[in-house]
Amino acid sequence: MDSTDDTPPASLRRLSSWLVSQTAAQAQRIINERLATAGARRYHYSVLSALAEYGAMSQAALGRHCHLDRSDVAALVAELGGQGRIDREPDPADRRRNIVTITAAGERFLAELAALVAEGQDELLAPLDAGEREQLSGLLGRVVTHHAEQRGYGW
Amino acid sequence: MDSTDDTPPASLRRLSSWLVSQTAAQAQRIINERLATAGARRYHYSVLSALAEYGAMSQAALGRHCHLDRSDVAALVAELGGQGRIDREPDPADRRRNIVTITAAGERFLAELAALVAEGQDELLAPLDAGEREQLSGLLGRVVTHHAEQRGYGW
DNA sequence: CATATCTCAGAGAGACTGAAATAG
DNA sequence: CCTATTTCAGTCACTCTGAGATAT
Repeated sequence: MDSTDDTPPASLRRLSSWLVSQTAAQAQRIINERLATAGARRYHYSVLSALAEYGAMSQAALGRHCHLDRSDVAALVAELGGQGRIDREPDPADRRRNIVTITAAGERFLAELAALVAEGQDELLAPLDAGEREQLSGLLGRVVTHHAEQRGYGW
Repeated sequence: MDSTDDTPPASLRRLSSWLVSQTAAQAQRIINERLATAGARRYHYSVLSALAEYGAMSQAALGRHCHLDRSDVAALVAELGGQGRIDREPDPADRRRNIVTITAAGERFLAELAALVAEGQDELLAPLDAGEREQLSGLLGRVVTHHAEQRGYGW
């Protein structure tokens, strides 16, 4: 049965696009596993981070910052609101909007998630030393920035 | 409305796991767009590559090589078979198995897909020079190999 | 009896679309 | 009138699970 013959073809292993997809799959598995121990997923961390960093904003702005769809933001915000980690109030200046604010409990939760995420980076990058991690981040950052500009994301 | 304020939080932009996921999303979009012009998706390329590189094999072995689920292999093989790009015959030595073989038409199709995939690598890595692309592949390759060993994939 | 293969039917999460209600 | 925001319902591709039939 070829026993453990699960080597991917060389024509895949040579592709940067394949390598980066494999790495991303590992990254997402690791981060999701860690965050699950706190009952969270990746987007909880994204949304709370954006609120902590940029301050209160509407759901639509949250979606733009985190590259999340309007309907997925609505679900996330409802969930985090029910847990007391964010407050949601109508904007008096534009009553179409909900102004979303992170609460003190949300800040504490975010700190907990940030620690889990940091552990995950370390697990993901285990085979690389500090200099190599910098190199990798630098190269990936340039690729991400390039395509963001190409597609007009504005960052 | 903060107009085009869609900068992700710095706590995300600093994360290797986030950078690699963003890059993978771009990679998959680019590759899928190119392959779609030939009526194919990424896994068609994977399966045909594995058959071209390792020769005929059972569907189960194909799944192990390409990290594809048995049921997804079945669907892919049925599709490629209907297009005359692979042959599927029962294995006389073990009649549970289908021996899958790439046809001449399949080889030609694979060459076509390989050209599209190569163009995609270039688009993905546009901001990097040749040396930087090597560096990136090397670093990602080590990460992928590390986690493959950790998880017992055998490659 | 236990395991391996192939197939189908369907579940589940993630990303996205459409439409309605409300507001500017 | 047209656009923006929020919300819900639903779609779609992808991944994976379960069960059955067949074979070793």
